[in-house]
Amino acid sequence: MRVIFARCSVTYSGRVDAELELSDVLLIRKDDGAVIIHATAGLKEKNWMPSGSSWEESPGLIVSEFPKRGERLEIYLDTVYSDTEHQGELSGKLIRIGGEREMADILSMKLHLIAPGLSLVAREARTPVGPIDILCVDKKGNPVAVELKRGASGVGPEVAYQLLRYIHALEVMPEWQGKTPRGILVAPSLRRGMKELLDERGLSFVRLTYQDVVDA
Amino acid sequence: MRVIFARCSVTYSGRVDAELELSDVLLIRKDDGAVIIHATAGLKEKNWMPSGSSWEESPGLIVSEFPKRGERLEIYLDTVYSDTEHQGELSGKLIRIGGEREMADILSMKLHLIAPGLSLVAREARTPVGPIDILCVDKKGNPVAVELKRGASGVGPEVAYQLLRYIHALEVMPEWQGKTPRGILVAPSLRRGMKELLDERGLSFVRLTYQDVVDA
DNA sequence: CTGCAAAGAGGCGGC
DNA sequence: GCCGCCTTTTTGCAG
Repeated sequence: MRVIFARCSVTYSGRVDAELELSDVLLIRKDDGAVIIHATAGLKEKNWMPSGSSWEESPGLIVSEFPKRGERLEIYLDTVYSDTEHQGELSGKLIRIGGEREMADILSMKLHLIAPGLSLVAREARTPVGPIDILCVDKKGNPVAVELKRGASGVGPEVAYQLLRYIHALEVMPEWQGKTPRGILVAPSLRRGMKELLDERGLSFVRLTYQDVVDA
Repeated sequence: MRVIFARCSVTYSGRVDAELELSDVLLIRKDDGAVIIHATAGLKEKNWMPSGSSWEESPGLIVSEFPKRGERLEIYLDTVYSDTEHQGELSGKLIRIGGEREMADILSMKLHLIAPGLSLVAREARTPVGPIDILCVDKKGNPVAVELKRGASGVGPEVAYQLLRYIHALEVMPEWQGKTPRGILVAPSLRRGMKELLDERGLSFVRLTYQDVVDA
């Protein structure tokens, strides 16, 4: 892993065109070919190249290319303050707990938290307009599509329409003919106006956080 | 800007819980408090903390917190291979060319590429369910909502419903009473099944790339 | 291998 | 400030 601190300007051309004006930046080139350029402030990188990119150095210029996608990065070096090679042998795994997948897995075993009388039909039930997070049936045999959102920022209108999409798909599926599909949104919070939109469209909302689901 | 190459394990707790097993990583702490942790391979950072985060060092342990959001990062140091401070004075701007905004700006001056007889009403026309990229009228005075996607990866069903949302909003807007809104999707490519969905819902599709729009 | 949606998404513009 | 949406999104997972 190569780490260079330098004053340089950068151009990228590929999916878009971009130009970073002369700046003091940290250039990182990883062993797998990934290139990352960070300014001295801000969380996000300014430019990058994917793993597998080439790396050609000439005096004052570094060029990295990823021909498969037609991407090219040019680094015009003004001053190199430091240039170090780091050998890293140990690469541990990143374990993440509490994602939407996991929340859905647990919730599908605790369906009473959503509504009484539900039975699980499928997780990630395939429809032509995308997979339904949790598909259930109620006691009357009607399908119930459950859409789950884990995020802390409130759920917006697009999710209501996502649920309506699923309901529409269920309505036209042969196996649910004669049944009346329902939709339930499960999320920690809603954005302003969403309660009204859900009511208007006949959708339900159940407020649950990841922690609620785990603790129950 | 502090740059440390070290063998360590990391735990994050906040929006989720995450744990990075003992690894050789690059720790970056920027002057504005942002923290970024990169493994020796892969484009994306393994862990991070936002700008404004705290940074407390004690022997073998670094703790970074962002109390406002209840986030906490703990870095358990096993071996520090290198530890450098870099002073960066120059911070240039990043200029990006060819984003969706720009594509829409140019396209709104070349409306004949979308359909004949269109006149521009507004860019980013506000509706209660979000802004319409390009709002036009046709020769009959009917509103035409144009949704633009620049991305190379094909457009999925959610965009069809986004357009339907806008059309529904236009239908109930007083200024378009008695008119019949239409929707046109402009994008470089569609995912499988999208053509049928668009037809079914009475929406049109025009295939255009950013380059097409610029060159025309 | 390809398609599809989540992500600790971040960041930006508009109101 | 909140709200909506784009992103050089990347990454992971399932068919």
